[in-house]
Amino acid sequence: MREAARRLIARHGFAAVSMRKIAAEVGVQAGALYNYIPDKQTLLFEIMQAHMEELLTARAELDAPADPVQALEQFTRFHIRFHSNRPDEVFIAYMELRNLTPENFAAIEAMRRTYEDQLTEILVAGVAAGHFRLAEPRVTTMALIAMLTGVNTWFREEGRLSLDEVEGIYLDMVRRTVAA
Amino acid sequence: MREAARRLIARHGFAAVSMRKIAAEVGVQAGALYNYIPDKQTLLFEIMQAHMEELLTARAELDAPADPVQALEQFTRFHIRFHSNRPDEVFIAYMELRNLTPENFAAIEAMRRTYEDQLTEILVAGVAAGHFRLAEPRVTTMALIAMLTGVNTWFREEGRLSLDEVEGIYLDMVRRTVAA
DNA sequence: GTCTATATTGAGATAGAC
DNA sequence: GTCTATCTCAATATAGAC
Repeated sequence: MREAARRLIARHGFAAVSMRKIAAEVGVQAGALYNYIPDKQTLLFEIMQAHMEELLTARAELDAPADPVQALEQFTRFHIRFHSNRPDEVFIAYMELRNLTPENFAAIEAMRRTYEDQLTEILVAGVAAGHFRLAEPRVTTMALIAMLTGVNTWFREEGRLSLDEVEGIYLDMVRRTVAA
Repeated sequence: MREAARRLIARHGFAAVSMRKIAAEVGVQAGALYNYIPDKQTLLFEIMQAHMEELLTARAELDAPADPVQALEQFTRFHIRFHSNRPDEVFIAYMELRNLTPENFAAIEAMRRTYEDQLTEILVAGVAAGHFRLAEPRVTTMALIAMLTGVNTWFREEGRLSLDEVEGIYLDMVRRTVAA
C-alpha cells in the first residue's frame, strides 16, 4: 500500500491522489485502507519518515573515512547513489513538505538538518586541516547538496552516461568547489 | 487574480487550491473567475508561461558580455537575482510541471531548455577559448543551474548574508567548478 | 461583469454486514 | 480484514438573473 501510494503521489502529487485511487492500485476498496492508517496525512508522513530514516541509517553504516578529503568523496558518491536510486521518495520528500502538519513538518525537517550537518562537519574539518578553502560552510553545504540532488532531474538509467561516470564528474566538481 | 492564484498555488500546491479559494482571495465569487479563464488548467499554464517568458526576456535585455568569463559571471548573478526575486513563480515552475497537460508541458519545457542552452553555450565557448576546463558541458549546465536555483531554498532577506554577498559566494563556487 | 443557484462529480472517512 | 453503502463536504464548471 505504501509502495502504491509512493508511486502515485510522486507522479500526481499528494493532493491529487485520492484514497480511492490508492486502493484501486492495491486492488482493494477505499475503506480497507483505513485498517492500516488512521488518515491520509499519516500515510504521507510515514512515507517521508521512512525515507529520511533510511537515509540516516545508510549513512551511519558507512565505513569511517580516513580524512576530510575521503569523507567528502564518500559523502558525494553516497548522496548521488542513494538519491538516484529513489527518485520517487526524493521527489516527495522535497515537494510535499507543505502538505505536512506543522508537527510532522518539524520532524522531517529535523532529520534533513541532521543529514546536512554531516556535510557541514566534513567541510569544517577539511578547512581546519588545510585541505579545503571556503568562506561559508553552511552556504557551501546547501550549494553542494542542491547540485548533487539535481542529478535526479536529468539522469536516466538508459542514458549515455553510467551512474559511475556521473559520480566521477560530480565528484570532480565538488572537489574543485572546495579546493584549497 | 493571477497574483492571488500564484501565491496560493505556491503555498498549497495546484491541486489543493480551489477556484473558490482563489475567488475568495480576489474578493469575488468563484463563477466570476470564468470570465477571465476557460478553466483551471489554463490558469496554471499562463502563470508558468508568463514566468518563463519574463525569464527569457530579461536575459535578452542584458548587455552583451565581452568574453565567456564575463558571460559566466553575468549569467550567475542574473540567475540568482532573478530567481530569488520570484520564489513563488520558481517554486510553481518546478513543482507543478506534472499538473500540466502534455501540450502545455512541452511548451514550458521548450522554454526552459532554451534558457539552459544559453549557459551551455557560454561553457562551450569558454572551453574553446581556454578559459574553462570541463568534460561534459551539458552535465555542468545542469549541476550549476541546480546549485544556483537552490539559493531559493534557504535564502531569506532578513538573514545574515545580503543577496550581494550570496551572489559573490556562488560566483566563486561557479568559477572554481569550471576553472581551467 | 458579477451574482446566486445548481448540476455533477468525487473527495475523506465511517458503519456494519460478512 | 475486506466489502458495500453511505454521510458529509467540497470540487469544477455552467446557467441565467440583474
